Amino acid sequence: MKTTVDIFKSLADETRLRLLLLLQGKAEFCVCDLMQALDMPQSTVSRHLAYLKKNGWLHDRPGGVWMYYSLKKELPPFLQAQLVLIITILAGNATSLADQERLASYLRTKDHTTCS
Amino acid sequence: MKTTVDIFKSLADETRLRLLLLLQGKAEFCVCDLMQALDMPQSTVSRHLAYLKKNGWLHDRPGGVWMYYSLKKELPPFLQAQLVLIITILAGNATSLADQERLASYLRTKDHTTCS
DNA sequence: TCAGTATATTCGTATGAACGGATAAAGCAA
DNA sequence: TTGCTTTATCCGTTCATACGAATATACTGA
Repeated sequence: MKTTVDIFKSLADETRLRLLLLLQGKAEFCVCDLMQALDMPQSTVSRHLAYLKKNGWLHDRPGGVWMYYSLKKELPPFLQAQLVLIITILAGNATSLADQERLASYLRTKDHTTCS
Repeated sequence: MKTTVDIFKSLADETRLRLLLLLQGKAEFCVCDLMQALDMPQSTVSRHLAYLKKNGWLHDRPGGVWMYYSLKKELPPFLQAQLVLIITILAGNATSLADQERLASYLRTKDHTTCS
């Protein structure tokens, strides 16, 4: 029961839902990509990513100085089902679309060796 | 997005999950029934029921001095889907089974005109 | 080694929520 | 009306969590 409550807590925050929606699909992103997408300070984004990882949502892969985050392949069934519901209900959401647009626009200007 | 976060908040609490599991099925219960099932003070149970009602989970029906709570028929699709997941993952849970047993045992001794 | 960059974590603060006793409100019975 | 019962709400307290600046850690390249 406690595990279930913890999973719902991990979803009861707008920033974390926005992160999950951005990481949906197969892409992996580093923290500075996601900072730009959410337009939030580094410590905030890093903290929420750690929270999602602790609750089984994310995989992280160090790549030099960068840390790449992605959705875990083979999510536990309950998490996988939650993800489907979240995508279904929030797919066309304005905030989420704006996040994706900021992310895409940032990635176009990025030289892939520096963050800013 | 805020609505979705609020729904997850309503599920991110063990007491509220226990209440939803008790109200699953077609039964309706008054507050004092649920106090016995959860073994919690009246104000706590009443507050959580109000919380669940505010978020669209419950229907209430005044019956004299008593207030009967039940799951809403025709839950919105997102809530209905969440309920299915919750039942699936928590069906055999020890806490939940104990709640049901306490409730059933209390109902057997109740004379249906007084609470205690 | 040193300088620069990306990320994690610490810190103090502020906000939100849960708690349970106590009180208030509403209905029933006499 | 007067008591009794059930439920909702108020109150003060406690605990959890989010925040963002600042610091610490870790890696890269020179």
